[in-house]
Amino acid sequence: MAEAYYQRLTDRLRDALLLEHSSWVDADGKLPAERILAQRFKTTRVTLRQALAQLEGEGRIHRSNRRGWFVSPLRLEYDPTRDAGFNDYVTAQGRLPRTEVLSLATSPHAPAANALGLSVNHPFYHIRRRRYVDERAVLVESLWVVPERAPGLLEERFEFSLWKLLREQWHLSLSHRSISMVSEALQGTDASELGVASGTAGLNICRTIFDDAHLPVEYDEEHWLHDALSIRVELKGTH
Amino acid sequence: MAEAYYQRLTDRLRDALLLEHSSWVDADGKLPAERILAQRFKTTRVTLRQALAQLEGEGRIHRSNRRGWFVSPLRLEYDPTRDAGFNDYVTAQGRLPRTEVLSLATSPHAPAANALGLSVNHPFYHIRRRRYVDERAVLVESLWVVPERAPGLLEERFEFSLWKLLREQWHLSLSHRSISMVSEALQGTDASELGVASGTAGLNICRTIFDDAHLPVEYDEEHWLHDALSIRVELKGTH
DNA sequence: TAGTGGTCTAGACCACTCT
DNA sequence: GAGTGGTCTAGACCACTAC
Repeated sequence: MAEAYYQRLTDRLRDALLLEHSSWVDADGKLPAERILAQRFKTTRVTLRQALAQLEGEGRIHRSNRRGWFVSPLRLEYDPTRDAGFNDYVTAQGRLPRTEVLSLATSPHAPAANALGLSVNHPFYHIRRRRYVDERAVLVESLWVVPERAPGLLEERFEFSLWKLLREQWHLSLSHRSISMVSEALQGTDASELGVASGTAGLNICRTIFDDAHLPVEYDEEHWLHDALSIRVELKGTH
Repeated sequence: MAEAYYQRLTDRLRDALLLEHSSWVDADGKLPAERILAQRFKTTRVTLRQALAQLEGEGRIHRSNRRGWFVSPLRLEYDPTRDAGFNDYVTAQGRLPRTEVLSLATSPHAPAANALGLSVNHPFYHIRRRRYVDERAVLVESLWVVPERAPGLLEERFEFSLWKLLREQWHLSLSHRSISMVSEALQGTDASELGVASGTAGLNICRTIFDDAHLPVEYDEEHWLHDALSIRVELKGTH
């Protein structure tokens, strides 16, 4: 096989996109309708969508709801080992952050209890947030905080850094952190809250945090759009 | 829309896979042929493949060449901030590691030069390897080492840890490390060396390494199958 | 050589968004 | 209400793998 048609199509579309968004893309970064593109490239929607899916995998374009395909903005650089707040590092990269609190509750949660070594019935403060970069929803997250560590926490506002709150209002240290990252397919609530199709590629980041007395403090899960971030870790240790 | 048929199909297949590989899967972890599955679920291959692609995104199954769909093994836990050798941490998790050297050369490489702050014509020792876990190829990597740091390096064997070699034979410290991770779509050489279709989801890990005198030592790129690893970082810093 | 996955066609209907 | 993406059908041929 010389090369599949959709592969050549992918290359042509990619080139067109790199060409300063040329004439393919409108002011909002939106691509023409699939039927238009299919016609223009003399193929069917199925084949065209294969090419678009490939570019989606490369992180160059994405789709929003049923609204169409859009050019993806630059990836955000994110260091999950730092405790800089979302608003801080987004702003530092010249982007516009925004946070929405989706829900606040007190309830048990087995995975959090498990990760923190508590009994499965142990209650947590549960905070769920959606975060935006330049008005694009890029992640949803759930945080489960051990109530004993921060009594009355839910009275606070959560548009800003939770860690800053824990450090400054409750004088907690967040010294032992275990972070895991795996690729995932966004589904169910996560997908719909991000306004993407079920199955869209995502990245799952989990943290488990203990203070310097080894007491459990917090467990959280972030679900990112895969094309929204580039993880970057700087190490200056001597090994 | 209640729910798409392929979504329910995905759920049924996922359940069947979790059921101790039940009767769907043969001894090698291979699923039945697409045409068989499509018939069994009274749908077309296109729709069936949507469901399979979803499970692939979840990291539960993968395909190899044109050989078919296979259940994916457990993810390998990998800490890119540690300098433990591949063979060490794979073995430590009860898995079988293997490394193949694909090529050795001396040549310039612009991205490496760029990352290390050298001129674009600067030559590097270039080592390309393919690594296996339990005889499944899970990553290909290229390493570019600054020749001045390790003269004669290419005389060595590279089936084992390069970092160990650099530390023990050339007494280099690898103290300043910058690591970046982004999702990618495997393509071209990377995809074919891993025996997967172009466009398969992958994870790209790049490192830039300087010694404790801030001299450039090495730059490397790893291309992993997305479902083969779970990144895990442990931090004990005080912040 | 038979069977498989990879690719492709030419349609169709529905749910949703936009105006 | 028009247009769009999401889903689905019922085929087809080809390149490659396994036997």
